[in-house]
This record gives sequence, structure tokens and C-alpha cells, in this order.
Amino acid sequence: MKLGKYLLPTLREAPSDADNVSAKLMVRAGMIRKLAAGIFDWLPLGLRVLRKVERIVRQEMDGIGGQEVWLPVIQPKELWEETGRWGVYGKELLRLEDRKKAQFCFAPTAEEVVTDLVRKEVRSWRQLPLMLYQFGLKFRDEIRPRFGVMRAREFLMKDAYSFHTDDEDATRYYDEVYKAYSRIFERCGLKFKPVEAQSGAIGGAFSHEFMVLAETGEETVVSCTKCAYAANLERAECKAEPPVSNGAPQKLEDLPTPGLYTVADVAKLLGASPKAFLKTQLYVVEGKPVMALVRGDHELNEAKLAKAVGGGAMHRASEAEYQAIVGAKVGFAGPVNLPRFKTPEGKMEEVRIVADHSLQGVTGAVSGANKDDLHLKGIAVGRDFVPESFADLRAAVPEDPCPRCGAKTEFVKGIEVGHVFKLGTKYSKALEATYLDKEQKPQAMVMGCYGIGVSRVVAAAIEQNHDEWGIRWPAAIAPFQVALVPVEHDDPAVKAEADKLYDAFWKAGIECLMDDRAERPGVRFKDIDLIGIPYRIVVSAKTLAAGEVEFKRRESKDFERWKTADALGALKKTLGI
RNA sequence: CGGGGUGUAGCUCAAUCGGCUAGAGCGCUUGGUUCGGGACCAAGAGGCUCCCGGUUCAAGUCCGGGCACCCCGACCA
Repeated sequence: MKLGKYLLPTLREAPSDADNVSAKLMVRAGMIRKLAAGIFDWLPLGLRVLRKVERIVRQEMDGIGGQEVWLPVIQPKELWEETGRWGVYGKELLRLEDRKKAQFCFAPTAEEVVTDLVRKEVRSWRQLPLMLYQFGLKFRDEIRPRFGVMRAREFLMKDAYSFHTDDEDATRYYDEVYKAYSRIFERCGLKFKPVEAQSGAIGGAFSHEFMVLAETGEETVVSCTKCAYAANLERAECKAEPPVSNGAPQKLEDLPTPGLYTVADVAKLLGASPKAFLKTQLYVVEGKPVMALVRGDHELNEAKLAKAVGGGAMHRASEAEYQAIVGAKVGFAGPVNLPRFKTPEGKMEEVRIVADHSLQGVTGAVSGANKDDLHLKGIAVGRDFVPESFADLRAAVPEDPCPRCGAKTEFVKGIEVGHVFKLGTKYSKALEATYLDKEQKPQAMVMGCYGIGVSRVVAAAIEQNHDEWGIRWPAAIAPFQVALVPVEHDDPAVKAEADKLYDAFWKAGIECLMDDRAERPGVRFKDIDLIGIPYRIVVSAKTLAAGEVEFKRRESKDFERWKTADALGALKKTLGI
């Protein structure tokens, strides 16, 4: 490719709305342009990188027996109603209507469609296992798109779905995909870490996320400094701690606390540690109130709470809901003497109480009294109230030991680029995707699903590989392998040599970008650095006089001189081909 | 969806208390001098000042309404 006619609009300054390093650099390097919030044009240079990543992913998917398909982005409502997700997916699902008023959505994922295809076309155990994958445009109407293509609304995803006769085979295959994912991110030149994850809206038994480690990542990973344990903070387990000792069991007593509604305020009044408190938070799950309790010095983890209460639509109680449930101002709720509530059907029911497992056996605790300006002290868990269950409810902190080996943990930031789920039979049962086993009995297929944010990988690679001058592409995903810069563009000898090398490189299968613009050398060097081409060859009258060209690596300040006749061979050696 | 902020040339930004023909730098075009790390000189092109309405002799500037974008909190590859 020659730059003179290549659509590569590089910018000296980043637009003010580009909000992180990769977004700024992608815009400056002429890879992308923003069309609307979370929606981007991909220009030729950006698309080349995207395709490079895509090719690596495709090779690895094919390598584990995947078969590429192409599924619709416009999907009928009926299919989504069969799995119940039309109702639960929420506003993130972009819904559309055709001229006949039929309802559709723009694909945010494709479990429904692929399972529908398989249920119609696969009947026998002999056809399993089967893995189908695609590169598909996805649209998720994110509340707040940001960070360029890293959290876009429209993005390119590789989504893969596997179908198995039984759980054992699905688990075996999950492991194969896991390994293939590791190879993909390695080949892309990324420093990454697979971590245990929440399965979220897609559902399923267990899952892992692949995190690209970068300071600017949005995810927090809890990682053991000794063993292999790593988990998304949302999911990081906390071991039950022995009950804090607050002295001998005490009588339950009123504790007037006018205007003091935070744990910190009341602790100060009492001169007690926040550990002696039962921190109370109210949620509404499937329309019914739930009280969640953690120790005063801990924070609640909503994802864990959701799991503990059995899933379903959940939101934190609003101020009005809170007051209706406990009959007191916010800050004065507690598990003791909690009033019953009236269900929509008019029945009176106890409010469900779930407590963090570190609260088991605690005595002498303090909590709200469900009356304005009043707390209770001397609470004994189990004596004064009995929670429905004890569970791991709190958010992990860096001080927590590793739940596997007990060693020190650390928190690191990551960008989620891939996610593997073991789905089980959630979708196959809902959509009746069955096969006939050897005894001619219909059985639900066991499924797995596996995603990679292809466009996000591009941004993540930049977050991890850049310097003050611009991008530094890992060789495997660089848009071009080498840049060729003829310094004196109007010198016939220089031009002839550059053209000769350019042709020879392409003939040898080396992707070469020649900057033949009539710009001053400095401008062209800056642009080549900005767009991050790994290697640069400069042809100038000066070096040509010695029958040489100059070679430089993007990450290095040093130059090499190559004889023009050896340039192709030397470059091939550098590229390992 | 709450809370905060910003919309002026392709990009980054000015424009005093409401007052003259809305400016600068970069980029773009033409000519010239330059030519190994974002050169210089000269001449140009380029604006529904986000949109609609209002106040005023006068609105980029004030008021009302909308829209877009960005930032801080709940979802996800």
C-alpha cells in the first residue's frame, strides 16, 4: 500500500471526546472515527488490524473443530420469548419493528438463534459434539458507552456455541476452548490472565473471563500472589471469618441515636469498632423485600447477593420502598423486630433476611431498631433473629487471603476480552433442542458458549502497547509488517530503489506500507511511529551512496544498515519467515 | 435513568459588560524557499456559532424548550 492515496487521516491532536489512551490513539492514527455514541466507522488501517485478530481467532476456532457460520443480526421476538429473555434482557436489547409491525431485536448475542438452528437440523447423538461459531456484529444499547471501541454499543464479536451429549463432554470441550483462547491471546501478543467469573445475564453453571492486564482496565481482578487462583472481584470468594468477639452475650437494649444513621457515626458514639455492627441493606427481589446483612466494616457484593437469593429481577430499595418496608428513616433498619410486609396478593409475610457467613454466631452486635433515631445493642445472631441463610455476601478486599491457598492476594486491573461459559441445558431445554441417544430416547443437549470481543482486543492491545509517540503493535496484529520511507521523494535513484524494495516485499508476501507522500521526512516518521508499524526501512540518497538502506525497530532508538541487495533477506529473517 | 459539564471552521480552542465585518493555531489549496524527527514566507478556501422559540435598537453571548456529546453511579465481549 502506498500512503499517497491511502485513506489515513492522522491527527496531531486527539478529539476532545476521545476518553482513553486507545481511543485517542485509534482516532489519531486514522483507524476509527466516531459516528455516534458507541458507534464507529472503521477506516482501512483499523480494519486491517481487526482482520488480523479475526484471522488468528478463526484459525484457533477451526483448530478445535469449530465450524464457521453467519447468523442474522435481526432476530424475531418469538425466539427470544421462548427463552424468556425478551422480558428480562432489558433496555440493553435494541428492539425494532418491521413494516408489518412484527417485532425484532438487533442481536446482542446469538444463543437463541443458534440453538434454534441446531434443534431443527441436529437429531442424533452421532452428530454431536458440534461447535458453531461466527464473527458477528453485535449491538448492546449500553447506558454509557465510553472508551472508544472498548465499550462500544456496536462491536464485532466472535461468538461460539457448542452442543454435547452430556455434561462430561461439555466440560472436556470447555477446557479445549479455554486452551484455544489462551493461544489466541498469546498469539495476539497480549499479557492476559484467565479468571473465574460471574456468569451474568447469559446464565450457566460456571465461567471464566480472559482479562488483558492494563492499568486502564474497567475490571478488578483478585489474584493470588502464590497459586493460580484469580477471579473477577464480582465473584472473588471470601472465606468465612470466625465471629468477632464483642464480650459475653449481652441483653438486648435500646440505643438512642438521634440523627446518627451511618455505621461510622454510631460506632463513634459508642466508642466501638465497626466490626460490632450489622450493616443492613434492603433490596427488592422479584417484587419482594430482602434484607442483606454484612459486618459493619465490610461492603456488600450485589452479585453475590443476587446468587444467594436465587436470581431474578433485583434492585436496591429506593428511599420510599425502604421506609415502607421498615417503617423508619433510611439508616435505622435492622434484622430484629422487622415488621412483616404485605404481598401484592394481600398476605402478610416475613421479610427474607440473608446474612454474610462471617456473622454466624456473633453476639453483642449493634444494628438499627426499625424506629427513627434508635439502634439496638447486644444483638445475638440466632437468638434475636434467625436469617434465612448465611452466605458469602461481602466484597473481597486486598487484605483477604487467597480462598484456595491462604496466601496474600493482590488487586489488578483488567480488560475483559473473552468469556467462556458452561451453559448446561438452560437454552436447550427452553428451546427443546434435543437429540436421540443410543436408546432412542430424546435428551436435552448440553451447551457451552464462548465469546471474544474482537474489536475490543484491538483497543486492549493498544492499551498495553503504546508509548509517548503512539501505538506499538505486537507483530502478529500490526496493520502492516514494515514501513518504507523514501526520504528524497523526488530523487529518481531513491524512488527507484524504494519502488524496487516495495515490489520485492509484496512479492515475498510481506505487507509493506510505503510513505510516498511529498511530506518532509519528520512528518512521515512521526506518522509511521504513531500508527505503530513494527519495522521501518528508510531509503535515502545518503545511505544509497553506500549501497545501503536503514532499518529501525519501532521500540528501539538504534539503527541498522543493510545492503540494499540483502534487504529482503534480512527483513525476512527479522520477521521469521 | 439520576447528578455535573460542554456544544463556535476538518481538529484544538478564543471572542471583555449583550455592541464593529466571529478570530487564532494546526490541517487543507496555490506559489515560492526548504528537506533525516510534526519547517518558513506569501496568497487563498473553509462558519445556519447544535436546533426551535423568546427578550432586545442589537444575541455566539441573556431566557425557555429540545437534541447531541463528555464526566460521576447500576450492565457486558
